Amino acid sequence: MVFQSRFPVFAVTADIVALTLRQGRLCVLLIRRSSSVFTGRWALPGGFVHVDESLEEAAYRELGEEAGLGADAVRLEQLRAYGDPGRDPRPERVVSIAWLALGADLPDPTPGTDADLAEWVPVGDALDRHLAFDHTQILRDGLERARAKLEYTTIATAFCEPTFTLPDLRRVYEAVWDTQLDPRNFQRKILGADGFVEETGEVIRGRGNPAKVYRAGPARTLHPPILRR
Amino acid sequence: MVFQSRFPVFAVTADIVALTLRQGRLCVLLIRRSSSVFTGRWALPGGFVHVDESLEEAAYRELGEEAGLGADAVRLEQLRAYGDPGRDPRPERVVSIAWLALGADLPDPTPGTDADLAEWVPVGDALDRHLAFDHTQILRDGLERARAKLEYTTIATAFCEPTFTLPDLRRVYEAVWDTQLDPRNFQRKILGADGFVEETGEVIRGRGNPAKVYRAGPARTLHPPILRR
DNA sequence: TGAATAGTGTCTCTTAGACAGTATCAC
DNA sequence: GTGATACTGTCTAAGAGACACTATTCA
Repeated sequence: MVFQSRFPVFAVTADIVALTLRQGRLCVLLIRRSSSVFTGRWALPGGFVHVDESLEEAAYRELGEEAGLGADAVRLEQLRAYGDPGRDPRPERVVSIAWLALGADLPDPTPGTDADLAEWVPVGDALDRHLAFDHTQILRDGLERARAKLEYTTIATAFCEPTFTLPDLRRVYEAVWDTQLDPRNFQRKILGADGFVEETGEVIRGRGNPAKVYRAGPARTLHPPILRR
Repeated sequence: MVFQSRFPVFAVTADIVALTLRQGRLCVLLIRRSSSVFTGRWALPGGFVHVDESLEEAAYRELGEEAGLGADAVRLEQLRAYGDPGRDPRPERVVSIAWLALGADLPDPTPGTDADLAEWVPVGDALDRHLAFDHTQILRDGLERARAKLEYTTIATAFCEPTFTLPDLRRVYEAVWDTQLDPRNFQRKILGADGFVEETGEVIRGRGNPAKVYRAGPARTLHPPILRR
């Protein structure tokens, strides 16, 4: 099939930096490419945007096709566009719209049509894997965006199940920022931020003292922010 | 001329939210369209990305072609991509990469090939003009990005000449945030932020007490940030 | 009963905000 | 001299960080 246009022709892809916590570690979803260029190399999941779908729909579709992740499992946010000539070795000019997808302890992925393997990789390891295209740079940008968003927004709850405890939420901050936080100061800040979390009234019993259960509140931004050191 | 591709075909445009201060007011560059769709409507400057130039080069080129602005006059930063089907009435699918361009008191623009008028418009007026395409939304996003960046980065200096006084810099914050700031507290914060500004050792004499002259320092981010109320 | 986990309060220091008067210069 | 502009410091309040012990539960 051949497509035509009156204007300079571009292909547009959606590439996704999907982040989740597994065993307390921040992990990114990588696929091993089994088709077209960069065969056998690790890459971010993604693919071509169809002409009749929105950029966001394409990102959701690729998450489903390449990793078996449902749209309800993640929160999507646009990162930026990458479009340098030569960033894709194919003769067509390819512009990638990169997305950040955040989810709670996501299931092991199911490889799709363009990948023979898909797995969650701790972000430190992923940065060492010499990803295909400019995906290492996209991953770096996505990580920095996620780290910054934890300061100014309530997006940390996207890494949690619908209900969670404050130690759960603290572990999100600790994993994404790769640091340790004081539990007392952390609780004071979270509970002092109007609308960040709401008590459900329940407690969860684990190995020690029962923990209060919360759900995400209506606030989307944090005033004042919770800053990294 | 007809272009062809193996992949779904997109056209890619660069649209620019160019902001500057004129007489102490935050203004955005608008053009009145004289070609193809939305003829006669006000819009952000922009145009199609060529197949052999980077997205950023296209933004600089369009600023030159449509408004006569040189690349050295502005600081460019990518905003995000806009690509909903139907955002452009032409049959081709058009994805726009939007950019923020910040500059010091920029000259009156020179209309280019696709515009019969180009002018700096106070942002409040621009938001009321029912811009072409989804440009009102892009403008809103650009303004919010600029306002947020003033908190966490040293980008305010992009609105200043190479050398400037602290009252100049304060007027940037006041115009972009549409608020009044206490000069004493402002100076304390700016001078307390390592690497934000450097003294040149000169003073500028105006109508009153001479003001110390500064230039932008090496810092690009602010720790801690200078927060809006 | 021992180990693991979560809950809670105070003190200190830093930062943020409110606030007024003096010095310089152009006209 | 008058008006305009820029410079400077203190006090108070709020927020951030450091810090230790108790309560509950499971094994």
